Amino acid sequence: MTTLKDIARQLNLSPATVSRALNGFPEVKSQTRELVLQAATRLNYRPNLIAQKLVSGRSGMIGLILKPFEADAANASFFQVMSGISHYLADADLDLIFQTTIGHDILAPYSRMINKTKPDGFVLVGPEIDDPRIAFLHEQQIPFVVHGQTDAPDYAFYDIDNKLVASSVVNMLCNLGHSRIAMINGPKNYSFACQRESGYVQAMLEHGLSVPEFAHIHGRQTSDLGYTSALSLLSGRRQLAPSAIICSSTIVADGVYRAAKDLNISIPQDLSVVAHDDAVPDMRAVNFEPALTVTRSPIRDASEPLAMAMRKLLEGDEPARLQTITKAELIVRNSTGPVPKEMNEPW
Amino acid sequence: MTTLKDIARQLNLSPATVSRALNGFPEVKSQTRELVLQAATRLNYRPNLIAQKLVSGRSGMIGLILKPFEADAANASFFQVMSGISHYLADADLDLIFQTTIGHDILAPYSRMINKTKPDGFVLVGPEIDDPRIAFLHEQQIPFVVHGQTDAPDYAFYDIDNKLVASSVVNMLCNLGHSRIAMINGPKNYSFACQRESGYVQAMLEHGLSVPEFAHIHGRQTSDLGYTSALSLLSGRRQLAPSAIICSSTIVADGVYRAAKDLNISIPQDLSVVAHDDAVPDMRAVNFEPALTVTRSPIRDASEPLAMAMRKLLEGDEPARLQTITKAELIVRNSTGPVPKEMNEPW
DNA sequence: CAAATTTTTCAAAACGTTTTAATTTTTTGC
DNA sequence: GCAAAAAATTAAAACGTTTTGAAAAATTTG
Repeated sequence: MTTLKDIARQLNLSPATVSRALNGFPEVKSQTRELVLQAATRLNYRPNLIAQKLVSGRSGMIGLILKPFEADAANASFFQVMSGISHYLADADLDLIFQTTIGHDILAPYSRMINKTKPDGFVLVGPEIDDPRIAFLHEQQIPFVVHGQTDAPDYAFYDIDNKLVASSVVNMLCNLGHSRIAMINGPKNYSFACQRESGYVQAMLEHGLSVPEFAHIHGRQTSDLGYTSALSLLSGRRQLAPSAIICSSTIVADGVYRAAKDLNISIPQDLSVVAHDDAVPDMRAVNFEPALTVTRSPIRDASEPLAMAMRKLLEGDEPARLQTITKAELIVRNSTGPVPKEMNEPW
Repeated sequence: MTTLKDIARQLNLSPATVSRALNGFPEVKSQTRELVLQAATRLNYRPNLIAQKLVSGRSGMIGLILKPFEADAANASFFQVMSGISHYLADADLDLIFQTTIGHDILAPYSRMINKTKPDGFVLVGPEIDDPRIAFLHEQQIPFVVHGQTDAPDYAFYDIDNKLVASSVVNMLCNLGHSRIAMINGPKNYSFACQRESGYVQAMLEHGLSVPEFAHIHGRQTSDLGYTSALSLLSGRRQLAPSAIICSSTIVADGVYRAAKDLNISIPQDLSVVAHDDAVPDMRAVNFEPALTVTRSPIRDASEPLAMAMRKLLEGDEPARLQTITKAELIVRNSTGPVPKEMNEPW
């Protein structure tokens, strides 16, 4: 391994000058810089990041900690976010280091990592309502960016407008005449689910529609959740069955489709189905039969803003100025249609 | 942050002594050690890993690089392996750093990481036949452990006996009278799929049975692969249809079950189904209807051996002595039964 | 009790950078 | 051609550890 000193020795320069030449400082003579740059490539010089970290006092690592069940969930979206973030961080010589929580204490792995690895920042995914991690990291004064947001966030985050996701779908369905609109939402404690709930309930209200308790289901986003929820929603009395179901994800919609098939309910004639689509390659909404109407916001879009926010945070930018909210796109396909005549009675 | 020097100053000792006291060197007087240890806890001393890394010349990082499509695949198993490894590495102050390959060049991200982050080692997952990464890392003299194995491995690895996985299932099915046994295998280029192929073909041969080309299908392990493969296997002429299907994973079996349902074929009366079960929580074989017969080897079992192998490797152990092969357990449930009378003709 | 050991501690160098303050070299203006 | 100013370079210190070789202190030996 050639070091900076090696270059200095070769060129009869001091390490200081070489360092400055390599780092583009203006006060080095352009000839010298040229010489240094040549020597560096010739000797295949690679700066020792560890040494740089020691003097800069920064570890150059960004922590990402998942709960085991989030990891367990064959949740391709986390992977997308992770790999994207890791990529954009790498451009700034930052490494993403990954762990899962063990045991019941949510904060323990954060403390542990802070004490040992001493990361320069954290990426938080799947924020919950009153998420203790946010308070903790604030208290510890460690920079962090969040994929998602809680109420009145004073931190850096990227999120989609989940309230709008839900309300725009409700509006669209109401315009088609639907009034009995059910929702299969994410787990209740997650803030994204809460946001969608509020968008859903509020939009329904604005259309003069109520939401009976049974019509709003919460749970981990799996195909099975969609299947069992749809069965229970659809197999009861016809007057109580929804004419439209909003799903938290395409995988949930998959379950709903299966249930509909089993119950001999045809989409969209008897039932309209909409889902939010994170655009994870594995379950493509266009390949549904019939093609699935969705609100679409590719989860991979989160990576760059999140990584960039982290980089800016480390450069001293204000967290509150590093917030991104994007709108999902409503894509109407063939899984939604006018309400069946016999089902236009509100609950 | 209290440093080692702070402790030394407080106790009127030299940093050298403090360092040795903390690291358990025998030559420090037990009283002094006691004093140092007390001071360390009192001052809440945490060694600066970066400084340690600088002097030790090791980065303390272990790289794990996935191909994007592996990451895309809602492949919970990678997560399991990753989080387990990361956990066991953390005990040795090693951090797992994660990236995905971008672009077509498989080796580029490895070079890149080697040049920048300078990891002390790599974890390789999903080895392919003649995997170029293995040759490359050998050449670069960077320690690595592999989850899986290729032919005649001279490196550290953890693997299950994939050949036995396949052959034991074939034997079991043959004992039930089956002779037309099809296999839906993993992608052809993966070495695990190759091993299972050889176990399958060989065991069939030993029972005097041949394997027509159409009966052995390769592809990415998704539910859809199972569905479409089963459709094509089962919907043709009755004399060509298999009486048993071996699936590479439970998710594939899920697709097979769906196809059977659609074709009105009942399991296990008309068709026996077996799968390999990585024991990822999301698709539990016991919850299949009927409960799925499997060869079972929890993929999480790989984490500890792999992490430990890496740690030993870094301590200088011989790679060839750090190889683990475990046998999968054959668990017979309700998806397998005797061959239907009219289907006992071999192909 | 001095000499010879053994045990314990220390000063200094090392790891590979960056940065500060000082110094040398070059340029500018007259 | 000389002083002043500007530009370029340097030596040394710093980051927080570990390690080496030497020195000091304590213990044992005769």
